[in-house]
Amino acid sequence: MFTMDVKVPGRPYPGAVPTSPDPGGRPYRGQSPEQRRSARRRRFLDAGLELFGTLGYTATAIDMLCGTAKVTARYFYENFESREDLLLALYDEEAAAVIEAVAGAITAADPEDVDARITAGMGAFFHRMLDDPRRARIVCVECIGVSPVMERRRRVVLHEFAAIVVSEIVRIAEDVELPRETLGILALSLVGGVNEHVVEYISGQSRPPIEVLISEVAASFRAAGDAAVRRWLRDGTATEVETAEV
Amino acid sequence: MFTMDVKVPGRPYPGAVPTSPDPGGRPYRGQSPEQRRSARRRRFLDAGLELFGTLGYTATAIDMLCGTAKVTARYFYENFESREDLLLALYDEEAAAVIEAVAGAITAADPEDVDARITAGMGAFFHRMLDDPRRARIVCVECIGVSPVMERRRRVVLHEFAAIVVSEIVRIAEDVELPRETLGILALSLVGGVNEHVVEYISGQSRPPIEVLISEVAASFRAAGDAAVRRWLRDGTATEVETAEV
DNA sequence: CCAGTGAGACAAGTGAGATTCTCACTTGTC
DNA sequence: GACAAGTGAGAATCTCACTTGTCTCACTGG
Repeated sequence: MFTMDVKVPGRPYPGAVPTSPDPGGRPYRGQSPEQRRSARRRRFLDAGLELFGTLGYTATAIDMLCGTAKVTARYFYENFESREDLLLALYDEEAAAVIEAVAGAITAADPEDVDARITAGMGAFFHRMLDDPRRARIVCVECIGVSPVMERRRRVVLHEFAAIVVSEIVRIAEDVELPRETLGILALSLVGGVNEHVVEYISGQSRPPIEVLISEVAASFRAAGDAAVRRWLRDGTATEVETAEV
Repeated sequence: MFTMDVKVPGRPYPGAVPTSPDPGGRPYRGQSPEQRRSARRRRFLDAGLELFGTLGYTATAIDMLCGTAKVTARYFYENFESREDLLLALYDEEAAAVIEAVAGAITAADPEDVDARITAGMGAFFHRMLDDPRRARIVCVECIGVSPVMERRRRVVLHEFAAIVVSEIVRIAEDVELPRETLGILALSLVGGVNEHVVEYISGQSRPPIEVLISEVAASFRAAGDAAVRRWLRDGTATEVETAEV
């Protein structure tokens, strides 16, 4: 025997009385049930950022999260299925924020100035990550080796970054038909390289000024992209549509 | 009070009795104590490769390691302090092997043929890692987020790879005095990019043929290195010693 | 062949942590 | 003010990774 408690969206069956918006509901300390609930959720997310981001995921127990959030364990389980579930939520939040920051910075930059766009994206990324190293640790370190689910999320996020790189290269070399598969390989290399710099920085091994990191890595992005397009044209794996000016 | 059990190389202090090689000693099944001991150690290392490399570090219990190694838990603790200690030993072993493979392949290649050297090193790396994905998983995934000690080892290994890259660039551009700090940044980017491809591959997300991976990543190494040297010369951060031919 | 050492199976102890439950207290509604 | 719902603290339960000890049998060397 096996039953599942699935919440199906949509209206109740015909004849059901349209009751108050939510079953469990009474204000408390001037807040609606939903407000209290989401406030607690936020506190746990903040506690996760603090503890996962400093002690690490493995070293953080639920007790500690509750202590930091100043919310008791029962509400932890009201909001999250498990410790991993919290990490997942946190990862999604932070990853979405950094992707948005990068995409926004690139969009805001001069479409004609390639170097400016690369530098803007790189700057947004490194600052968003390293200005609060807890974020960097969660996005680039603690999420690894946790579970297959987490692994898949991480891959999705890295591919989103790679897609940004790809679309910029395509945009710049608009007159060239590029070999998408190898372009993807290049983009993943570049994304992986940036990622490793974040790990290096927060490990404390070497800490060049962030601006140096940004300009150096941006320069190597530019160089690698240029060289690849030139190479593909030479090899014939790319074809000029009109007049490629690379 | 604090004592350390340090093995100092050299002869024992004057007057020390040169006792039998090891306290617990008698042959068994035709093997010396040391042989039996190291055979068990090896079995655990093999079990670790299998289990950490397939199920992952977190999901692998000591029981399982003992079952796979067909050696009881008592001997596990004779050889390793903890599960993490086994992972450490395994990581060191695998990392050393891949570094040696890469360095050996580069050394064996024609010193005059830059592309051949890069491709040789890249090929040795990807094959050593991906021909047995268990190794890749241990070296590139499972070792992350385990403990500060493990983190430091990983950084050391990545820096060894970066050092190989640096020394090759320096060798090729022998007539140029390169800015070491920025060269290190470039090298770490490249190493991180390669690393990410390994993770991608074993995640099963995308699996281009290994040879394609090798040639594409090798080409981008070449391009990035060339471009960087040219750029540094242009910027004046590098100085030509004699006649640079980049 | 015998005494003693090494090995494997079994299992109970230890301890940390996750998850759930109970109870006393607070706040809101009627 | 009475009663119900919301909350916090901590206990109780459970699971599971270690960790160690004991027992029995196998093997060695004399």
